[in-house]
Amino acid sequence: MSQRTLKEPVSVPAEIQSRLEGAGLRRTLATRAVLGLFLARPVNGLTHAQSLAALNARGLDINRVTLYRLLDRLASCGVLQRQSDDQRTWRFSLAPLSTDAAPKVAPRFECDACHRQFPLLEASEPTRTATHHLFQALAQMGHAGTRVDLAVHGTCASCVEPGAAQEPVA
Amino acid sequence: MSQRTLKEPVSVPAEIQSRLEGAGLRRTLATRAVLGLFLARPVNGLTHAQSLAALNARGLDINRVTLYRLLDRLASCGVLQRQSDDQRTWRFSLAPLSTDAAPKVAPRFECDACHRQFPLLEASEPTRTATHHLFQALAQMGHAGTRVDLAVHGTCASCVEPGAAQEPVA
DNA sequence: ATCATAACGCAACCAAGTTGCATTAAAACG
DNA sequence: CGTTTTAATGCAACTTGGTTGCGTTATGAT
Repeated sequence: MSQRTLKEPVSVPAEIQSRLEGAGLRRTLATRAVLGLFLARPVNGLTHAQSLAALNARGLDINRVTLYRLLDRLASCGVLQRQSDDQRTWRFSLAPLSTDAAPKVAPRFECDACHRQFPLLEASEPTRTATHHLFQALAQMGHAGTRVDLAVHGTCASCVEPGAAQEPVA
Repeated sequence: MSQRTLKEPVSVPAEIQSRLEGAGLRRTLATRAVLGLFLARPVNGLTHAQSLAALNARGLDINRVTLYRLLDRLASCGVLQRQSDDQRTWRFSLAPLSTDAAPKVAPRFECDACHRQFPLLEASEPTRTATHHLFQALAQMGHAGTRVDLAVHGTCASCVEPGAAQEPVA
């Protein structure tokens, strides 16, 4: 009965539930495990490899291709969000719920040395304003902007001064 | 004598020249050709593959590994700039000259359908202010921010309404 | 219980990028 | 000028992140 956490991940928000159903996705073991994983830790973004490792650690032995396809499915039905980091890999995270319709800006800090990501706090007002202007300008060119990907690059504290290294994200 | 354009690319800006020398790079045929390529067209960003194709088209038969290393070298001595697009590949472009020391924000629009990139005009004042605040906040956490990577994602005009398709970047 | 088909696992494949090593050729030196 | 040093090159093999084809399993509908 220790597998219970796998089969009943957490209470799944209604909106996610409806997105899953809307896309006709089946509630397989893997789906629930992945969902549970992302719901449990609102971490900035998980690599495919990180997700796989986390699932393995939780006792789920899922094929890597299956996980690729599952993450794709969850992303294309709007439950997950994918963004590419600076290491030519995808990072998946829970998509923002549609509580506010405005285009979200979720800025993050990315260390160019160790490639860890640090989420930054919610976008400031000036940033939001600027975003709004950008979208308008794009609309006039006929382009449809949907989201803003804002990453500050640099060197993180533990890489700048190799003192107390913080634990890795994985 | 039609090879002349290869050997004498264009007049190389003094600052680039000094960066090359400062890093102790040799002025090989390939270096000049690549430099000429990026100086000639101030296009947003070239993939490794695109650069290779362009060089081939200009009659230079360079090895792909060599080009990888050359682009790396030029990037790490500050002549070129690299940024990852949403297709897990690098894009290289001429690095901004140090006319203004402030951290540059070069926003771009990236179509999620055809993956073309459209450079956006220089960052607006609110964006710059926001950037400044971000850097300060990071500094307090001990992180050293160096540049901001701002990409607006969405669907470009010709993908939204498949009418007159613009020519591809390549 | 039956059945259509979404989801799965496996093996093979692909594209982008890297590494090791022997060879070539800038540029520094005598 | 020729010699020396070592950056730059080319080739082959390898790694990583991701995809495709296809036969099998099992979910959810009837």
